[in-house]
Amino acid sequence: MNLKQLSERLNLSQTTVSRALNGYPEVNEGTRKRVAAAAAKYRYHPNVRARTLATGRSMSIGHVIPLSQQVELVNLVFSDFVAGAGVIYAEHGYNMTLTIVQDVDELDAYRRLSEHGAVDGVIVQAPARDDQRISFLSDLKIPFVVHGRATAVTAPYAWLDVNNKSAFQTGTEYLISLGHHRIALVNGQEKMDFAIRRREGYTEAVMSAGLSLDQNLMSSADMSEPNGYAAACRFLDLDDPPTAFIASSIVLALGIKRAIRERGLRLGVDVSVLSYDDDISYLPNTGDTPLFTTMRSSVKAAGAHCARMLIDLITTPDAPLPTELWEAEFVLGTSTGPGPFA
Amino acid sequence: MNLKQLSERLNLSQTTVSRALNGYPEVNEGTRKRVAAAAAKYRYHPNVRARTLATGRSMSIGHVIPLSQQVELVNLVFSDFVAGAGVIYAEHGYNMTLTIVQDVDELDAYRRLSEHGAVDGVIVQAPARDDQRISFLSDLKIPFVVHGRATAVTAPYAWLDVNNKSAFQTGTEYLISLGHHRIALVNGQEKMDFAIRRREGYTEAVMSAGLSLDQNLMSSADMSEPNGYAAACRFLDLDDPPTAFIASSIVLALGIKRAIRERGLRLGVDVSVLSYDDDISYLPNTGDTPLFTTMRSSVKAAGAHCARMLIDLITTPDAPLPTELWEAEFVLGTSTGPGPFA
DNA sequence: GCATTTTTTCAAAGCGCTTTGAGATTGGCA
DNA sequence: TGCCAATCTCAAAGCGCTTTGAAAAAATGC
Repeated sequence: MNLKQLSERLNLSQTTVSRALNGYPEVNEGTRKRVAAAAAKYRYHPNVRARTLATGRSMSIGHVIPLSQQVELVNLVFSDFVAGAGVIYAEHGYNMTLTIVQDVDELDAYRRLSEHGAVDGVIVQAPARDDQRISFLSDLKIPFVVHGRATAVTAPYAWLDVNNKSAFQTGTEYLISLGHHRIALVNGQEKMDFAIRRREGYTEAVMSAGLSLDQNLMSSADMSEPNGYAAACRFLDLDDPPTAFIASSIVLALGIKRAIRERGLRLGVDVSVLSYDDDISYLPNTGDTPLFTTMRSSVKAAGAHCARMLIDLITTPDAPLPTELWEAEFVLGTSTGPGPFA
Repeated sequence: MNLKQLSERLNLSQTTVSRALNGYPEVNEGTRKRVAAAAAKYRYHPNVRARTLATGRSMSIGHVIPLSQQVELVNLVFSDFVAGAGVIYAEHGYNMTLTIVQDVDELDAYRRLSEHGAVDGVIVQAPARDDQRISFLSDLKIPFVVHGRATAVTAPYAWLDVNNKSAFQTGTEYLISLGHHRIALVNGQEKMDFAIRRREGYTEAVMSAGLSLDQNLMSSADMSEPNGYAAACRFLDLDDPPTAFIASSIVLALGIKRAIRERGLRLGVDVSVLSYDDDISYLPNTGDTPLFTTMRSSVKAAGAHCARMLIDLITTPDAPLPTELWEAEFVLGTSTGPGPFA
């Protein structure tokens, strides 16, 4: 059943039926009711393909996922982000178009989506410091929102980011206030913008407390459990091991925990661990007393809000590019305790 | 630049240009080259919305993800499945439309996708024993492929499944052959079809070895680490604890491992653990000697193959509904060893 | 050299919807 | 009653592509 057939059944023009269904004001309330009833009766549903052609909008938002080596993180964070965004899309009648690509083809995938008019906007995740995607998408003139920021990119763009620097500064300061003077940083890949900012926050806290910055106490790698374990082993086996760790993700912290336990040390007593927490549903760190002390910010909430920002951007193209900075929340757990200088 | 403009530039009709670009035989090779060159020069890309309207096909495949409590499993398995499928979609020019819904709205989401003509086919994941989605989609007359099976559904449908029963029968038999007589089953939710079949395989192996089937040695719950841990604790603290476990996922096995370690027992020596392994990239169980002995089958490969089956189904609607049963592969790790009756 | 194929190209009709610009009704007011 | 504005409805023109059916051009056969 299409619009033409429905309008014939009703003895109305397609125009009137279309307007009645889409809530335009210039149609009589009685007519509208009659149309709605008939639409329900005949199970009429406007064809989405025809509609998008006519309106010029695809009512669909693109996410491009590179199939990289570091699938772990992407998958986990991505799932929650998408879960948050997907709900908002649905509320506004948008679909979500997912494209899985080999690393190398990523820009190409964006270009195709844009040139084919397959999507009205895209989301960019996990930007590197000097991320190419941003200028690329700007040139394409397609609305997009970045989850995170790219420090080295000067052109304006819409973004939503957590204040990674202040999160790590606060976290490190907390450890220092507990009496820890040797604090190890187990960071994500430092080509990622968030990792760079986190290191800055850590560095600033250590320096302004008058402590020495030890390059041997910092590591940077993909955020996997084994990498956390390996880094922690390296640090704990030093002659002068750290008494506390600050980690970039719960997954890394789990690896650190394993190394600590393995050495017969007690988490939160002999060694403290503070972690950043994306609040991923697969890795809950909750309950009355969460295991880890964390700086927490929900990636799911971020997904939902990026979705809102993007939809606004699409519907109001001339509005200034929105940016938003969220602060991570401090959550006390049992993984931290007094240090040697308490 | 659209088709009309391009054809005017070339002094050809839209028909000829369209045919040249789409590889139809009735266009001169010289003309085709000229058209291709011009298309490249002017960066012409057919508008996907117009094309789908004209062809009646959306070139897009739908995945519906319910936002349930058991997000963990879904996310993890889903990510890998989708990674496999996405590559195949891309190769065949299909897009992937992801819809995130509340549990309750799942059927509705399928209906909408179908009635709006937004997708040419859908994938159904993680079917329950008597899954409603299957008959629902059959009624909708939309092509679909089920990843898994629904025992209680008698109508024919296209599916790809792993032989869960034989996988668990083989795994259990292996443990028995090692000399284990008390083997605990730590299963997924037994409303899920795969979990029911796994229990059958386990039961059959235990029975035909002449061992007694102990209901106290079987558990069924969401496949999370804490659930694996809890079940293992319960079993290990029995007066007559099991000497071996067979688990439905690596995540459960990790929980079991924790319970074992916590009791000062040695994995693969005092207690054996065999697990089913979806070969998820986030949870690698690889290397020269993998940690766990497993029955393995790649969910990513399954995703890719389901995608192929669905595309075939879409392009050849009259072909008989394909079904495919894969056997899981036995992988020897270090988590299993001789039992008390070796 | 003319009739017959075969090859190449074209005009035009959809696909199913939105939206413009205009016509038909109705109501209010002098 | 007549006139103007407000309300309601409509025909038709896109949106950009594919595809049908036919015509024009080139190749072939006798």
